[in-house]
Amino acid sequence: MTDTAVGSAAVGSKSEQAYATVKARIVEGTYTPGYRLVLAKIAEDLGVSVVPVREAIRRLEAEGLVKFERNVGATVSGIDPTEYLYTMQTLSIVEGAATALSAPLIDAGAIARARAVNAEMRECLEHFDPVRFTALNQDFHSVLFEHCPNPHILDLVHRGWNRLASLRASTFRFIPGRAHESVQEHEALLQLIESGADADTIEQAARRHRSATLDAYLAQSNAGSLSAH
Amino acid sequence: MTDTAVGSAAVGSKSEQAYATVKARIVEGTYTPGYRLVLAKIAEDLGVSVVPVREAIRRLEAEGLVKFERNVGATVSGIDPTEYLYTMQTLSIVEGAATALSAPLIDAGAIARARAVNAEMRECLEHFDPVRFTALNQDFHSVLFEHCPNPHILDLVHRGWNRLASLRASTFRFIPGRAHESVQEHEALLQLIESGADADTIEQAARRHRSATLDAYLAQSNAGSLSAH
DNA sequence: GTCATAGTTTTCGTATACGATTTCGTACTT
DNA sequence: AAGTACGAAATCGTATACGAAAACTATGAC
Repeated sequence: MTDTAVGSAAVGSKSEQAYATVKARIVEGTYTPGYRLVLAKIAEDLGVSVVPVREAIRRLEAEGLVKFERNVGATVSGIDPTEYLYTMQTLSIVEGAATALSAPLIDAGAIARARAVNAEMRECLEHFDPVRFTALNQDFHSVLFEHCPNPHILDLVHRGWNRLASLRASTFRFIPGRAHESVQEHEALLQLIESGADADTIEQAARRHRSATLDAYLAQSNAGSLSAH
Repeated sequence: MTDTAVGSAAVGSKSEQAYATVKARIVEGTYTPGYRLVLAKIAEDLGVSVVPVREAIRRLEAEGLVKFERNVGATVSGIDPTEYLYTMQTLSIVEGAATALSAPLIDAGAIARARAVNAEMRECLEHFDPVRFTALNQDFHSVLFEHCPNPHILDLVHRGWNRLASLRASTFRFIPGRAHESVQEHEALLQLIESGADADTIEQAARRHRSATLDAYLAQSNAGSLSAH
């Protein structure tokens, strides 16, 4: 019979399932950085064998969410401030490129959606909820770069966001001051895109937008002792 | 205690071994694009079981060298011209960034080494050997970006080169005209770095250098679409 | 002659089992 | 008492085995 109707959700393979679950637990904070991921334990927990779990862990390793050491095991990747710096810097580059490449393909509807999100962010500034703000921030940028014609670059952007997500949600918790500027820069970016600005200009703007957040973080955490380059 | 000295070669795990072997065969051309990678067959061939082979294949999938379909199997990734375009475009961006970030850290010695490599390339133009030329080209750029302080970006650059490597060696076989310009642009790039040019300037130059190769390829393949290949 | 369908074969996905390696605890020596 | 060596426990790495899904093939109906 051809009706694929069966009850089981289309979860796909067990290793897929294990991947999704473990990743969710890392992002959500059930598994905190440094937490030791023991294959057998996770396998039992999920009701599967170690083989698919192993595969899931290796995938997470490739994404940088866990660190894996031969014959020793896997641990959830730390939130090294250095790692944060590297990730943000990389993201500023690939996201800038993705936004610039997407710009010509962004229609009025998408612009409107982005503006709506940005309006929510502005509201959010009142009774500031850093987690929500960060989520909206991702939504905003997603609208801008999801049309990126180059899937490789898009993939790199997603990896970057993933990495950040593992840093316990909210960037803006640490640097509330950035939130305000961020909303303004978003509007400026939208106007650039609307006006059909040069690709370089858009790329620069998108890149600066992110690296400004990084700089704010650095200034905050080092009390200004470290300047860029 | 510490006679950890000799004995087993430091080949690492079997899955590592399988990874290296299969990758080598893809790059070297033993497994041509479209080739079907059957786990059991490879496992027997390497004298290991399917489990480590499976892991190796998944790693190669993550790198984009093989395509994997659930319950169907893995095949060597094609040399889709589209893929080539995406890879080159992505590489132009990350390599440009890596070069710009590295530039301040490149000392006179490194510059000299790069010049030496470029000199070899210039020689190579006489009795043109595209494979050798491509290898030297990688050497040249390696000197420039290997000092990149951001390991993530450096990793992205390496991934890009890897992808390219799977396209059967020589880019310059298809666009011999580019080789000449390429050598000149290398020298210009070195002079920019030597003179301590602005990071943006260097990034632009490095990016254009690569995207010019891509453009040449596109022009060639559009113009020559009638001629055999 | 062509299409649909049932059966066979290939190949993957995962469970289980066992050997290998590391780590930790304990007892012994100095 | 401190350091070292030995042994036990934990955990990983890989082999083997079996069930499941897809691809292929052959047979029969129209």
